[in-house]
Amino acid sequence: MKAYTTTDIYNDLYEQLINAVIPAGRKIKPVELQAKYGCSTNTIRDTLLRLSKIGLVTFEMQRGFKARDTSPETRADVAKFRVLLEQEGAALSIRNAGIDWEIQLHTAHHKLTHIEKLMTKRGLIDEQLLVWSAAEFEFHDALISGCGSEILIETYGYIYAQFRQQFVSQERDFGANYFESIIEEHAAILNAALARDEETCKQAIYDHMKRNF
Amino acid sequence: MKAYTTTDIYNDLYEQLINAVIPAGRKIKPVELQAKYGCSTNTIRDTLLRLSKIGLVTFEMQRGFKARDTSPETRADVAKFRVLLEQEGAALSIRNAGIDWEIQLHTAHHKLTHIEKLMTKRGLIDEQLLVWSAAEFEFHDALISGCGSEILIETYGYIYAQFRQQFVSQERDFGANYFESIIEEHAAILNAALARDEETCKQAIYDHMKRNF
DNA sequence: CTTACTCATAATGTCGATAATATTATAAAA
DNA sequence: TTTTATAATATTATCGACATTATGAGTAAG
Repeated sequence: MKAYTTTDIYNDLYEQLINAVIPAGRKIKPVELQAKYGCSTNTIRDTLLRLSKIGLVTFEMQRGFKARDTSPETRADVAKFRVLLEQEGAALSIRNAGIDWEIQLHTAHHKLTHIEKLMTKRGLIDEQLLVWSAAEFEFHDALISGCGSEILIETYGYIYAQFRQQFVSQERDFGANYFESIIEEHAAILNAALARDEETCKQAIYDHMKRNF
Repeated sequence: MKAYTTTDIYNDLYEQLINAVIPAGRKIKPVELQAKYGCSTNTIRDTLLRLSKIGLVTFEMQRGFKARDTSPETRADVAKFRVLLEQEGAALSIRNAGIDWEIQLHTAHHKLTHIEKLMTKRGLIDEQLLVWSAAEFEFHDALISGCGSEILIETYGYIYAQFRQQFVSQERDFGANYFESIIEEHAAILNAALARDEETCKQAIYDHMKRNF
């Protein structure tokens, strides 16, 4: 039971936060987690400070840690900021990136589509949802990966995690046509990107996200 | 001498980082700072983790802390990202903000101009440079303050600090005409913003920053 | 009832020390 | 010399305890 390395703790808390196992807004007390992970409170504090860098956890002096709050305003804010970064990243990739980028993007999309089609045919299980989540990030990350800006890519990673945290346990309308829409939207983004059409691609990104504003 | 609260330490290190008293790329060892601030290494570690959130300090597991590295590529990256955020923030402010925003912006610009004119007439002293730096941030911050996005404003704050860190001790061509250009550029941004002309304002922001690409 | 205060409890921040890990210096072998 | 192995040193991560600060319960005053 005490085989928890610090990296494990970090990753475990990360997963719990973006999947709302630790729900948004909940206070996080080092003492409680110390028992679970069999380490010192100081180590937990250390880890939580690192998680606050990504924005999944908020920290206030003398008030400790909280899982980031959620609200309609915050959700819209995160979604809009995500659009801004993804549009810019995609446009720069379209302008600057080479054939490697196209291949990477195409591959990621293929993988994603495969999972999405499985999910529409059979019912969707939670385990599948996690796999899908990872594949979806891979696709969007591939889209902006050719932009040439380390900072943009890094920041997008944080914002994507925040987006998941904000919207999980919201939007439980996972009907069959939900995923059908998503599949179309991802295809639209892919096609515009491969066609090197910046404006269409930006529009497709906006359309993909607008339900969240 | 031991009147250092943790907040003091944080602020002091922040200042030292954006003014290159701790130069970019330098390793930061908690033990050394402990002596200076009269506290535990753990407290220093704690503070450095918080500073790594805003990107002035980089942290790697088992390798400790460093003042963020600088390079031509990093500088260009930070400058471009700053343009992206400021253009978006300004455009949204122009679209959404009211009269309060105009007043705040106008006030900040007035203050900034006053300092800038002092600096061109007399020679420039380091102390003045710090005052100018604060006023310049106030102006740019006011520009985007009406955008309605907490995340954008917060992120811009971090990026602005990173920008200072990257470019201080570079660009030592503070000739008289340097500040004259800056004054004109700030005026151009202000005028376009108050005229509610998004495209002109974006262009002015770009022009203000393009020397740093 | 509501508000303000005091005390008891719990949580957070800080410390000094130790264990784990990385870095550097030194010596042996190719 | 160059490389590899080993030992010495320095740095970092973790711990458990303590001091400080916030929180909440209970009580008294308005």
